[in-house]
Amino acid sequence: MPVVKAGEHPHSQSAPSSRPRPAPFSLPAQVKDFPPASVPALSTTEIEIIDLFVSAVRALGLPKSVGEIYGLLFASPQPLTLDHIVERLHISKGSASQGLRFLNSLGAARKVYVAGERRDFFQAEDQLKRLVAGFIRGELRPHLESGQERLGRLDLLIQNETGPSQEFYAGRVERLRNWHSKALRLLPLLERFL
Amino acid sequence: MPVVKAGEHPHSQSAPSSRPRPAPFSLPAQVKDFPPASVPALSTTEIEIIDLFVSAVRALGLPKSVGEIYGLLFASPQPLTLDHIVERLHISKGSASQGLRFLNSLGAARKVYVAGERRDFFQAEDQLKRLVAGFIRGELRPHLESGQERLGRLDLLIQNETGPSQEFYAGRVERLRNWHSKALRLLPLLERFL
DNA sequence: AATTAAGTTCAATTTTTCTTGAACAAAACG
DNA sequence: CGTTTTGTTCAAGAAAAATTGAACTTAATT
Repeated sequence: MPVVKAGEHPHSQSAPSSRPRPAPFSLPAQVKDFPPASVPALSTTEIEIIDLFVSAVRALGLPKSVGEIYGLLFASPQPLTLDHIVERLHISKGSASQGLRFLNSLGAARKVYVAGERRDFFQAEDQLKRLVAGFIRGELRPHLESGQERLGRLDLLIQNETGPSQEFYAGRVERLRNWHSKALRLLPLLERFL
Repeated sequence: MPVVKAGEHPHSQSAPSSRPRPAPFSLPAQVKDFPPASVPALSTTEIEIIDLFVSAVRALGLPKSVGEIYGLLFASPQPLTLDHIVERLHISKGSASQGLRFLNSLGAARKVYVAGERRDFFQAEDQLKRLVAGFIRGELRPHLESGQERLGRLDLLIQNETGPSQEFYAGRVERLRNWHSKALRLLPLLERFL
C-alpha cells in the first residue's frame, strides 16, 4: 500500500565513516583546532528530539535535513555555527547552508550576534507559535493564493462550455470557491490560535 | 533554492504515443468495444480542474495520480469506472487502483451502485468539508498522535540527564507538549469549520 | 466447469527530490 | 595585498517516492 507514506522516519543513524580530517601533512601545524574538531556524538536525548522534528518536518513535505538542523538547534542551549552543525549531524556544508537559510526564512532559526566572533551563530526560535506563523506565511498562504488565479481561469473556461455541462461546472466551481475563501479566512485564526 | 517545492505542477500533458490497441489480429472479433475504447481527450476545462487538484494534493504530500483521479471524478457528472479513468488519464491500472482505494479510504471517492453493471463506478465526494475531515482523520491525526508517544519517550530520557541540561530539556519539552496538545484540540474545530 | 472480465498486488523501473562536494564569492586577517 | 576563513551555489550522484505492467485472485458469465 505505497500510496500513503505511513509515518516513521527513523533518524538514519548511518555513520560508518569517522571522517578523520583529510590528511594532516604538516605536523607542526598550529594546535589551533585541537582537541580534534570531532565534536561529541549526539546524545540519546538529542537524537530523540531531532527525530521528533525530522518526522514533523517530513509530514510537512520538507527535507529531512531541515528537521535535523532545527532539532539540533532546538536541543541546544547555546547558539551553533554552521560547521558545528555539519560535524555533529554529519551532513554536508551545502545541506547545512541551505537548510539554515530556509529555517531562517521561516523565522525558525535566527542568527545571533556573538561578540568578537567571525562566524554566524544560529539558535532555534523556540516559540512554536511563531514557527507556525512562519510556515503559514511562507508555505501555506502562497499555495492557497495561487488557487485564486486558478479559480479565475476556470471561470473563463466555463464561459465557453455549452449546454448543461456549463451548469454542472458552474456548480462545482462555486463549491470550490466557497471552500477556498473559507480556508483563506482560516489562516489568520490559525496563526493566532497555535 | 531547492529546499522548498515552489508551487506549480503543470499537468504533465506528455501524450506522445496514441496507444492504438496492442495488435488487433483477429479481425472478425466481436465489434463489442468499438467505436474504439479510445475515450475522448481531456477538455481544457477538465485539464484545468485536474491541474487544480493535482497541485492541491501535491501540497499535501500525496502523489500526483491521486490528484488526477480525484480531479477527473470531480469534473464528471457521471460516476466513472476504473478503465475509464485509466484511459482518459493515461495512467496505469495499478495507479488507478491504488489511487481509488486511497481516495475511498479518505471518503473522497465513493463506489456507487449502478444497476446491472459488473464494474465498480466511482464518484467524487463534492462536499469539500467531508474531504477535509477524511484527510484529518487519515493523515493528520495519526501523525499528531504519534507525537504523544515521542513526548513520553523524551520524558524518560530526560530523567537520565544530569545537572543543568536536565532543566534546559525539561523546559523545551514542556513547550513541545503545550503546543502539541493545542494542536490536537484544534483538529475537531478544523473539521467543523472547513 | 471453463472462460472471461474486473480488480489487486508488488517487483522493477522511472521520476522526483535531496544531498553532496568541489568550485566560487565575500570578507576578515595579518 | 595575498592569504585564510566562512559561507554560498549548483551540477552530479544518491536516495526516496511514484508509476508501471504483468502475474495473480476473485467473481461473474456462458
